[in-house]
Amino acid sequence: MSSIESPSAGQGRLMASGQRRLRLYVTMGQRLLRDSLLFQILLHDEVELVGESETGVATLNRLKRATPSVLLIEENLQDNDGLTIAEHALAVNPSLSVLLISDTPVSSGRMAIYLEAGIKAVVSKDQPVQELIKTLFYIRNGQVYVGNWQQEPAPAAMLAYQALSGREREVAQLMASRLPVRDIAGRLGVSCKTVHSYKDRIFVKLGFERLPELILFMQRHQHGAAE
Amino acid sequence: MSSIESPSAGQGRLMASGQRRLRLYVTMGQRLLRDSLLFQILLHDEVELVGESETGVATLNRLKRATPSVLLIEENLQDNDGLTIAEHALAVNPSLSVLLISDTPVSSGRMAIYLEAGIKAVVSKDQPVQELIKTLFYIRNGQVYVGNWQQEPAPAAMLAYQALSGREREVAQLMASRLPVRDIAGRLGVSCKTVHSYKDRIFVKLGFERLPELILFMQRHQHGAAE
DNA sequence: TTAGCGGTGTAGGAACTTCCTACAGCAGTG
DNA sequence: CACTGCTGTAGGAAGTTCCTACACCGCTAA
Repeated sequence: MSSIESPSAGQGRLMASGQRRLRLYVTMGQRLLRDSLLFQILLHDEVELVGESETGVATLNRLKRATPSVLLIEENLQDNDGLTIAEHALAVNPSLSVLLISDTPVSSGRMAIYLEAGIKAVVSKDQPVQELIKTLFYIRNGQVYVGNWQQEPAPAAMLAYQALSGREREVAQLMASRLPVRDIAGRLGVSCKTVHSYKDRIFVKLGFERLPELILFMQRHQHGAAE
Repeated sequence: MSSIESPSAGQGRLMASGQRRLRLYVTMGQRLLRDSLLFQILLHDEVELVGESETGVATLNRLKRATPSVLLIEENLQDNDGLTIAEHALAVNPSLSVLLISDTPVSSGRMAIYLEAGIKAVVSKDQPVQELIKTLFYIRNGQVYVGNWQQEPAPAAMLAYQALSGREREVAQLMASRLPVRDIAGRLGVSCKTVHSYKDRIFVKLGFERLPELILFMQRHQHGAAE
């Protein structure tokens, strides 16, 4: 079976040139968060999960064998604190990119300490998932990410919504109510393909990549205008 | 354009008969968990998010207007405890199904208290996401779910893996490594459609519904056999 | 004032996924 | 021996993501 390897190939579809696989290790106490985060993260096919554990010591034990390029670790672990573990990990492998997840928004004082320790970024549990994901991909090649770790309430998407054209909003609303594309097309009197085009443009404008994002956003937008 | 409404239609695809929309309200302090859980939950298109909040009082204020059928609420809220809020909510609307998310596994004593209070199910943050989702759908019509709130380590999927046939395991492994279907087909010398069939059967056997579940499972299986 | 630029409405193609059906062979079992 | 169920194989229908195309319209800068 020497078979059919396409030569350039690698990862199917088109893949940004320099992007190597992101080898991820996750240390997080609670399964629920770990799982649901991983589902999000593994949606991106350049990510490979090379290990996970619930405690700091388990992490340190496994880290040398797993050879991750990024470590995603909670600040508050059952047995230790993430910063300490991260420091140990960095002592062994300085090229590791560490993303710390803190329970609360970080003060700039804390942030300075973290950066000093060689941590590449910090995301608080009060931030949206996409923020975490974005950060994860940002730091993967060793860059430091000091993004909006200060809050920034979230006008981003709301503003973006303003930028939708009339037709785009119609489609966004209908899609959020889970009407199948065919029915949306029928209702608007255009072809399915056109509806898809709208969807694509909406995604670009709002920065989404998958339908559930749009649905969550729109459903929040509907009940949550009052939020 | 009176257009093309298919008559029976409703929700596209085929929809289990009695299944009405699940109107969901979520009360959860941290955005990260709330978001990533919602992305999972909204994958199921019978779910409609009718509201969410971070605190107990906000929940009580909005609950009457949102008219959810299911309330997903954390046990430990910043301002209150979930049980109390749930009791208030149930006093107003006894037909509400409440699913409580506890930080730690619940003892049977606690469980009794919860059930007494009219809560339909409890899921701990140490359980896998699918457990939460399953529970959510289970209680949606008012049933009580006392599933395996005791742990049950997780042999379920592992056992299921044993049940895969040789060819199925091959495919599962290749898919987990993110090889595109076409390449898998080439490598195994069969048609793409056949590979899809394997995938379908794997999903049925392991109880999965989406590719990321398989990927997470297999990647855990690979590094984590030693877990 | 005209040429160019960007946004909007429209649509098609390629590749892939999910869901469902079909069927032949083999193995076990009543 | 016939029936049942699992395994390997494959096709169809519909939906999704990603990308390209193009006409029209209005604004701006030469």
